[in-house]
Amino acid sequence: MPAALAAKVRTLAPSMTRSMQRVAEAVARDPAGCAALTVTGLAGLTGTSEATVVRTARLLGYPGYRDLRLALAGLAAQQQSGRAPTLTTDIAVDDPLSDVVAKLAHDEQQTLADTAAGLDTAQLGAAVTALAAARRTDVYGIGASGLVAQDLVQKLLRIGRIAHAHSDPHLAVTNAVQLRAGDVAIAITHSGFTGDVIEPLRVAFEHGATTVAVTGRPDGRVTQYADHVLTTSTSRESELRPAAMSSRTSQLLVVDCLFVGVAQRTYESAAPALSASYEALAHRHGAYRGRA
Amino acid sequence: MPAALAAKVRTLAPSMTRSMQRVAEAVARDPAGCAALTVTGLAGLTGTSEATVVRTARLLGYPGYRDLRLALAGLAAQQQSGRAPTLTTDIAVDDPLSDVVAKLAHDEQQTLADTAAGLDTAQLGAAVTALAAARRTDVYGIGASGLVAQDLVQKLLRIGRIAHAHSDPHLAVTNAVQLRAGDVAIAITHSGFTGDVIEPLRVAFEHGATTVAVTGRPDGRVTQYADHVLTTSTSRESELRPAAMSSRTSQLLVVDCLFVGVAQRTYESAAPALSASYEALAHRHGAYRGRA
DNA sequence: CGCCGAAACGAAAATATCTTTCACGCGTGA
DNA sequence: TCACGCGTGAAAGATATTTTCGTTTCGGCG
Repeated sequence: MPAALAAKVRTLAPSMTRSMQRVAEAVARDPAGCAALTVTGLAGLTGTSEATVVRTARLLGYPGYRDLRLALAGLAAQQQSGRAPTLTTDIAVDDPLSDVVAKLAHDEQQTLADTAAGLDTAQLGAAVTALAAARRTDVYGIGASGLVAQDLVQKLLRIGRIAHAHSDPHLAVTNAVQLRAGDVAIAITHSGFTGDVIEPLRVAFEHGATTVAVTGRPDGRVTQYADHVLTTSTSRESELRPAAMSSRTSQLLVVDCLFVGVAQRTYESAAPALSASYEALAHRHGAYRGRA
Repeated sequence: MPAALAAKVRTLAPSMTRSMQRVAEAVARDPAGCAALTVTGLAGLTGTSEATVVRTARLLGYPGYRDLRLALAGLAAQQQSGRAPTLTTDIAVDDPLSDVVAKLAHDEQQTLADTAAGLDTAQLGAAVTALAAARRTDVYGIGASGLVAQDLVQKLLRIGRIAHAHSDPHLAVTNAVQLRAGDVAIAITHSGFTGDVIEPLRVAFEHGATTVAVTGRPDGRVTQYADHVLTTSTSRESELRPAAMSSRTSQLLVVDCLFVGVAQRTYESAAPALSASYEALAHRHGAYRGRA
């Protein structure tokens, strides 16, 4: 995972305190330089204390500063060999369309790389296992995340899994009550704090269903009721580039991974279902007018 | 210099004592493993003492063991990243999840690049111009493309444009009849032959609306009724990687470009609308720290 | 054959570095 | 205003690294 660190810093930044953010930023800006520093040195450089540096290292997922430093050295060596010219210019109001296209494409590519790097395959595997065995699956998502929920459901249906997407909070809760052990509930929320999505997940959780959260905030409230957490990447947003754009890309990748995982796991039954639905659609594409 | 270490060990070996050679050999054989060890650990592993380890590190040109260890970590990371060009293969039923993630991400990145390269900015510009001036906009899409249609509509609504998504063919046609010159109709279909989507576009076209087709088949029947054609990329599909996946990615990029283009073109009114909708949503997220 | 000195080596002291604990101060909400 | 909780850093405590220094080993030489 090459740019994993930068992505992780961005993902975790919101749950950091000011001092920790300073440390994280220093580390993200100059991994090589920081690798050469001791705790005390880095604390001095960022105007904080050793304790804060260690705390930051912990938050980033390392046992202590020593290990962060080792990882930093590795990262430095990597970006030494493979150059990473991150042209992270923002989209301006007067950018020509060709630039807009290039920047958007580049940005979403970056988002994909970050997401892939940050995705916990163990959690993913657990979620896939649960999905593959589920009697039924409910997926909650609102707004842009609602579309992702629908996308997942469409795919699951194609391979013969029973799945429903809910974007109406009330109906979602009403349905969540029906869930029981062996069923799966998935909540999709970038912010991790969307109440309308958390509530049905909580209900599902309390009824014994296996719950999964797809969120950009692994520390968000939604994870409280999630057996498995799949983290989507958070990228810088701006006025002309709403967060919804990259979070959607990230969420879709995660959802695709879930789908492919389940398809693999249930290949015997999925394969015929896939071709069946494919053929069923075929006639709609040639036909000028579909059903009456 | 990647393999510089092994060479250095060989060069310096003659001037080393027996114990030091043991240490050097261990380091050369498994840099990654040694990077995880402390002086004491490495001393134990090689059956020598801490002092000897430090002496060896010095001989190899480092100020002390600490720095040797850092270099080792870098080396390990480098030779780790060296082997990763095996992503061209298809997803197999027995691929581990980590491969699935990597392959999917790589694939979608490829799709984005292809789409960006193949997008006709002139056509895009024309579509943007029409959208920016439109009284109202209707977007048609079925199945996976329906979600893309909804995504576009959600975004347009956010910047104050009047837009509707239709996935019901009948309602779509019913509404298409209402359109007139100055309005815009957009059809999204990967195949280019989806009758249920072509039909409303035809109606809109005949009623004088400006029509746009977002399709992977510029020679498809849908383009017959399209004033502007935006081509999405078509990538190779397979059993476990339905075409819907990459066509969706491609379509979304195109739709994002449309959105940003319109936002630029109507910046005066779009900017306040963007922040307004942003704030309206804020209270729905019981934010923990920082913004959502 | 045994003594001497140089070099190798490791145990342990000394130092540097990392981690943990704890108390202070600041802002927040009652 | 006060109490409370949280972020924070100083300093104590624990580890890891480096240095010191005495013991051991080995080859040469009387």
